Amino acid sequence: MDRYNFKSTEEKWQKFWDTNKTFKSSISKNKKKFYCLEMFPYPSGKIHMGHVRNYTIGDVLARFKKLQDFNVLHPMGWDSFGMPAENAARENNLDPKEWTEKNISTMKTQLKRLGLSIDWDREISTCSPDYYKHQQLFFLELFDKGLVYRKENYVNWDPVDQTVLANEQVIDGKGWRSGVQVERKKLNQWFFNISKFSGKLLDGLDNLPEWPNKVKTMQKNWIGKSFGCEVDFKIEGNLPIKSIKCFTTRPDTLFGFSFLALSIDHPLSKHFDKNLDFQKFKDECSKTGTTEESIAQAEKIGFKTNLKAINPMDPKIKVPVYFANFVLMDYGFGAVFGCPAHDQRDFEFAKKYKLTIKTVVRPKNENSDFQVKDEAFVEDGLMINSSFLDGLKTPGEAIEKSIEYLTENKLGKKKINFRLKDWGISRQRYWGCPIPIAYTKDGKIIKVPKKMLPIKLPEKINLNTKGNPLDHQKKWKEIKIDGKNCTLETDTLDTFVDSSWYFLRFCSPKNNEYGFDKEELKYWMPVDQYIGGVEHAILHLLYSRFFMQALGFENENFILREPFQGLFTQGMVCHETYKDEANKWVSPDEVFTENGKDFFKVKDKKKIIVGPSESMSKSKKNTIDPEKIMNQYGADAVRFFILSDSPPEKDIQWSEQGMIAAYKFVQKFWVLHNKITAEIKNKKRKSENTDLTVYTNKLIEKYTTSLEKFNMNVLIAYLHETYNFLSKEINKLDIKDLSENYSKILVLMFPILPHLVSECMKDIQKVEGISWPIVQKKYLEEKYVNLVIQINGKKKSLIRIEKNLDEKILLENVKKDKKISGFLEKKSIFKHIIVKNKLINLIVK
RNA sequence: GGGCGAAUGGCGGAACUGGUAGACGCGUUGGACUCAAAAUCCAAUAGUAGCAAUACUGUGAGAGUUCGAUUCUCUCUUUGCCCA
Repeated sequence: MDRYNFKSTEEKWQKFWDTNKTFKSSISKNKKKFYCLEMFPYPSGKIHMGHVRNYTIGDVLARFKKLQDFNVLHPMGWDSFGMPAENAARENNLDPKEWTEKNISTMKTQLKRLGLSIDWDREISTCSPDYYKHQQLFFLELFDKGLVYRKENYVNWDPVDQTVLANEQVIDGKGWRSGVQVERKKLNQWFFNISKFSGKLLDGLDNLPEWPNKVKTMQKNWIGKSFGCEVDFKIEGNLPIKSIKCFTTRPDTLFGFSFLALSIDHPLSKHFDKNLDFQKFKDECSKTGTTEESIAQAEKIGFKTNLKAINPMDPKIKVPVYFANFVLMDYGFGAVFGCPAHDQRDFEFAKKYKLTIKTVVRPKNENSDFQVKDEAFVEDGLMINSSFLDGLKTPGEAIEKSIEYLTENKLGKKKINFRLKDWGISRQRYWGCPIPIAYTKDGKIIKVPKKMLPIKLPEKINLNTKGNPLDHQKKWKEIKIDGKNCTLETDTLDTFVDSSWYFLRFCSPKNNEYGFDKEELKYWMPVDQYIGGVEHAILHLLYSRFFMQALGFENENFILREPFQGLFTQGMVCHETYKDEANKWVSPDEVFTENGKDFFKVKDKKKIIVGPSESMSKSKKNTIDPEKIMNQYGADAVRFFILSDSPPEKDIQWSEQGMIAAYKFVQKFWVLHNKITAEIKNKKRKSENTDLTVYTNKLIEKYTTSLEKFNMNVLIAYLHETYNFLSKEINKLDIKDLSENYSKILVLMFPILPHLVSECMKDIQKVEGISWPIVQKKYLEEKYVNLVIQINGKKKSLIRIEKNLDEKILLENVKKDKKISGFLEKKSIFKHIIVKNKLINLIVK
């Protein structure tokens, strides 16, 4: 018997699927559709193990649904704009387009090698003008709806990458790529008005039961809805300003008001522009980043003005007005009222500048002469020193009452505030989607007419320039619109825009007129199951959800609101990290071990220090190349392993041992398969033995349930179990029984090991036209059951006994059991609990 | 500091809705085959005591609810993620 040759077999079936277009999908109205989508990859060069895991999980699901007779859409594309292409091109003097296309072709080959059931006819690439011209049109649509605007804004500026960073790209005040301290810089930027939909994006989460709660919570926190109050503070001073608006969630503590703090970007600051000390202070503030985290960590500093703010609750109280570094212009109104006794940040500020600290809330177990001492008291309590609020519970009663008072006296009103800020979409980069906007010579903004779309990126340009290379493309920038000479916008779009609608494009990837076809979209959307890394839990998913809101805004024809019905976030692939004596990272390829404990470098046999297992990354060199592994063990074995060791939502440890075990399974299953086919062909054994039928039906039930719940690691366990069962029982089974059940078992295995099973199926039945087996309930019902006997809740014995026995007879049988009768000798049963056909618990004294 | 999760053998992990804890795999140990090794196959493998049958203990720690808790409640410890 031949060994299973995975190489030729896998090649053969991949070719078969390719030439037969097995995975081609089209609308079929009499079939239920299933849109299975995995987050599309960035074409960085080669696929990595994270991709293998992500796409294997998706592929298993897609193939499973197809066997269940769903009309499955399972497409793949490329998130192909972005900085790495531009950086790589600059370093190696290449064209980003060529670099990207080369990577796409490599990675496509690798994905095919993995045996994915992708409809490659729907392949898209976001850097293709065929794709981004529709995006430019969407931009103009949103512009017309007033959802796009331009404003001058402080941004996180990465001085090395010469680009704007989003807040989440700033880690510990440093650029996520460059690792260099981020600066504050004022720039004209394009924005999507995502905050307009804050409420809708928040409420929409309640209609997504198939999303992990974790992700929904993260989005909720990100949107950050808070109930509070808008308060007008009257201002006294020598400036033409009468009042300042301020948002607060704690109007109940207004009697403890001791200073008003303004953002340095507050409109009021223009009156201090000539003040040198203020300029100094502003410079000082610029050193801290713009993220909430960096502001929270930075030392609180302030600049005292000569203005006084009047307490709306008691006009006799007048407090100083400061500019402070911890106040953000784009939250609330860029002003906060300081109540040091009940806010830790305000407390620190007040201590530093020796401001009044007046206690207005006391803990329930303290007297009304309670005083805040070493830190602010921020917990629930009762109001004190607050006139008409005294004695009220806070928050709750006191907040309500104070808002009531402010509203009646026209000093403020109830307000809901969101943390979510508008989405800055401008990037000072070449390799991105050009923004279809131009400027007239007198600086007016005009839209590029639809007819002129797409605005294509210039090709093969010099990238070794400072700042945005497009700025240097004089010829490209010049454009005539309606006979007028204009200059094109040189900012390109954040690549998150590209990925905010690509799932729509997959429905009708070739539609030339518009980004999607209405009918196709109506049939396929929403995505039934979206699968990807949890790192996109907030931004990509929120932006995509926003995009649906934006497309549907003032457009009755677009009714889709939530793009992703089901969401699954898989864990990362991890590997031990290795360092040599010089403290440099060493790749697993360069390391060997003899006992599994001590590791040495292949080259010079020097000792290696083994670090903790971390997610695979190039920088730590702890990556394993999927292609190499596929060549060594085959695609089926890799698929089998990547699902086997951990639940898909958790991190998985890469293990060579585990990989080998998967390979062995494929090999030994092939041997078993040949034995089974030989049995079926040559033997005519008849037997009353229906164990396999019972086993198979139980298997179908638990296997299907586990698959639907994404417990793919358990599926692998069941396959091992099934192998063990078959190889043990093969010589005892009724041949007809074997043949029928074996072909069902093969179908169960198909989604995970498609090549091997296709090859096995050839001998059993045709590969085409197979479908997911259905449980025959009658085989799940057994005559006998294993009954657990407990005494005082502890398991003492186990008997095999007829099902549904009468309680009396059951009890008699139980008492007869040898072990139990021994226990009962000196004791008496005064109670028993029966769980039908499962367990009996005897309570004895 | 706040929110959400997690903690089960040497390791990764199973366990339906409160009802046999440790499925399955890895590793380890012993054995078969072999001149030998690899591969393969068989067996054992939570801990303690015992030659053994068996007994007791055992799901991070401590309490509670229950006939019965890995599962539910409370407190604590450690840890992960997100937000600050």
